[in-house]
Amino acid sequence: MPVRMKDIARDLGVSVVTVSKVLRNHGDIGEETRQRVLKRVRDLNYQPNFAARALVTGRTYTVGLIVPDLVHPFFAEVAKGLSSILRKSGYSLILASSEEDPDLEAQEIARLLARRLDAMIIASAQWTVASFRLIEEQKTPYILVDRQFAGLPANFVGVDDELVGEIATDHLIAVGCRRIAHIRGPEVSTALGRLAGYRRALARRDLRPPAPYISAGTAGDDESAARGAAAMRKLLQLDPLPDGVFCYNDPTAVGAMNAILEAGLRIPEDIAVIGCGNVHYDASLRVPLSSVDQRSAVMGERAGKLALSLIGSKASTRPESIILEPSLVARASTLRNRSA
Amino acid sequence: MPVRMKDIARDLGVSVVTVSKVLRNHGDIGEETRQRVLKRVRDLNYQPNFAARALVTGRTYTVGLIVPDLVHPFFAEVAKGLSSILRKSGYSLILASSEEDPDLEAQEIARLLARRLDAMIIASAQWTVASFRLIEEQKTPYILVDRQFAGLPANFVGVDDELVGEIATDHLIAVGCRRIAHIRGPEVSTALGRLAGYRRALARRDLRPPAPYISAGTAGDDESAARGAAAMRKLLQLDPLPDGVFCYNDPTAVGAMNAILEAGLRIPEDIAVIGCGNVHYDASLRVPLSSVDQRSAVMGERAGKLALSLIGSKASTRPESIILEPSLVARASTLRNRSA
DNA sequence: GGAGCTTACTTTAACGCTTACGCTGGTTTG
DNA sequence: CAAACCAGCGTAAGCGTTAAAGTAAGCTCC
Repeated sequence: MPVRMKDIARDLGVSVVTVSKVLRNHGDIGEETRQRVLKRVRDLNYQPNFAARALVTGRTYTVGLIVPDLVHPFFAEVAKGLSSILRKSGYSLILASSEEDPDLEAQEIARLLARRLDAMIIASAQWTVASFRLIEEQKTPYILVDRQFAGLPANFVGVDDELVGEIATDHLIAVGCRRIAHIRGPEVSTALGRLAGYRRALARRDLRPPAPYISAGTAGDDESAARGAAAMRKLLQLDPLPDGVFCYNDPTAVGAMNAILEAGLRIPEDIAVIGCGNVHYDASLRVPLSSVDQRSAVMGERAGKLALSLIGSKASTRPESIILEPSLVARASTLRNRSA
Repeated sequence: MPVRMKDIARDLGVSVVTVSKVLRNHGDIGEETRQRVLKRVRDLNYQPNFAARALVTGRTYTVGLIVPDLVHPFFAEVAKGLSSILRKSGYSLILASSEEDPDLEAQEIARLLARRLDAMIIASAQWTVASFRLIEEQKTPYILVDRQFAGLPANFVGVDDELVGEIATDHLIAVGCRRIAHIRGPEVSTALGRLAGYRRALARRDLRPPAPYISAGTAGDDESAARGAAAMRKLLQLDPLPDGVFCYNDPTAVGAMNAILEAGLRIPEDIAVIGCGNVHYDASLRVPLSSVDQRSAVMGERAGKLALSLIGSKASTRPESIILEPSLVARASTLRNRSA
């Protein structure tokens, strides 16, 4: 039904190849013919068939993004940054959500692989690297964002998560907290790095907390708030109470804050709270939430640029790691007297 | 580089078509051959080439979604609901963001059209229907979500926005507000509908407010909070002050609440606030925000199901409108004495 | 016992495009 | 003035898949 090159060629009495060349600016065509073709293309509103083009060139002009949770503002920001870069280069974005489920993610990776995307960008919920081996077999360039895997030499864009944990914990120490708890995330690099940073910051001040101050990991991002609240309620049964909590991410921190307020305690006077991600609604929360900014939008943009450059370069260049600087954003949830 | 049917066929000494038929369960193949093919497919981890398939079948197994703003939780929820439906049927989702810019949206529509998607789902920021005419020309089924156009008989999934406005305004009246202001959204169907509902609810109670109580429209969703705050600051200069504000959407309401609190007034005692959308962080805000739920995730799911059914049916059936029931979610921002 | 099925395949021809190369007539060049 | 060289176009082949139309062997059935 749609217009094909064949139609334009027939109308103008030229060959299909001539039309194709004009459309790709393949300087080999006379100016007059060129104009005639372009006019007809405009008149008929011709749109090249991507599938046909992809079949012969092997390029789909499509990049895939797999995130654990679309609704999490952090990943939404990443997606937005990424899509803004891709748009400019004529690429489209295929989006898949793993719902924080490794099996689902593996399935989605397989599906996107079948579509022969030019590159894939993954914020993984995976435990193993099996899926990535699959991607490598197909020679599809891929980039991990946010979460990475020890021992997997892959392209990566993210922050230094240990530094994130350290910044957050140092900040709590600086505002006078001495019994600092941590609500962990799942067993992924980000959560583990932040935990390590937390430990390092405490150790440097000889503030090693007893084990129960580190709460069990939360599995999903989707239910982060609920899990954060549950974890916090457990922490609230400890004696002595913690006077500061560093939470794996902002949704978790929101849940934790709700639990603290429900218990009749004050933030930050009784317990200071800090999260990670600096999502855009942090400032409007019941108690505006301090957080460590991970530059989510920039993360998406950098991943996009890296993807485009990988697509350009034939050879499998050696993996690049782009580490962004996290930064502290202090708000009311940690705003208290800086006393020893 | 990747495995093709040809390779499998050669290895097994059968024709390519035989392999193709096995893969599509085209009952016409002996059990033994079937198993041999399937085994080889598994061993080589064969993945069919979507581009080639699309070229001959005309089906891309891809649905496009265009939203004004990915980061807005409302659209993120829609996208999530949609993607969950598509996944189950083997469809992929191409996502584009218009950044609330009609021109950009038109461009994206054209681009996705060139990709011959099986269906498109659009939350439009368009002023005119020109782009939709284009889609119709290409015979691509499309569905509008959230926002619709008067006089454009298109498939639609959304809520009754007049009812939304009415529910919100009635609620403010019910909790005792008498001078109810409205912060408008942009000139799109949702905002206009909610405004109409607001007017209707007030009129029924003979509470018609003076014009300045209806603030100027906010253009973008991205900056909704900032615009909401600005609009609210203007309302705060009126005399008498409004005692209730119905905001076009939740981000706007968040901004408005910030402005009210900054001015030293109390919510809901001095001014009650209600928004629209019931986004997931509403409950954790400085003052938990009352809102009218628009069932965003369900909206995405229904749009997905409708899209799949449209793809199935050859004939251009007559457009379907799916109108979801909005519902009130009352929280602290309107929780005050129900006095006359 | 051969017309007529059925089963299990194969052959052929697309789908819309690009890539590589070939051809032609006019202009330059030694 | 023929060899060489362009610019400007066309031809042929093929990308990986599916749809439609064969075909060859075995079976049924009166």
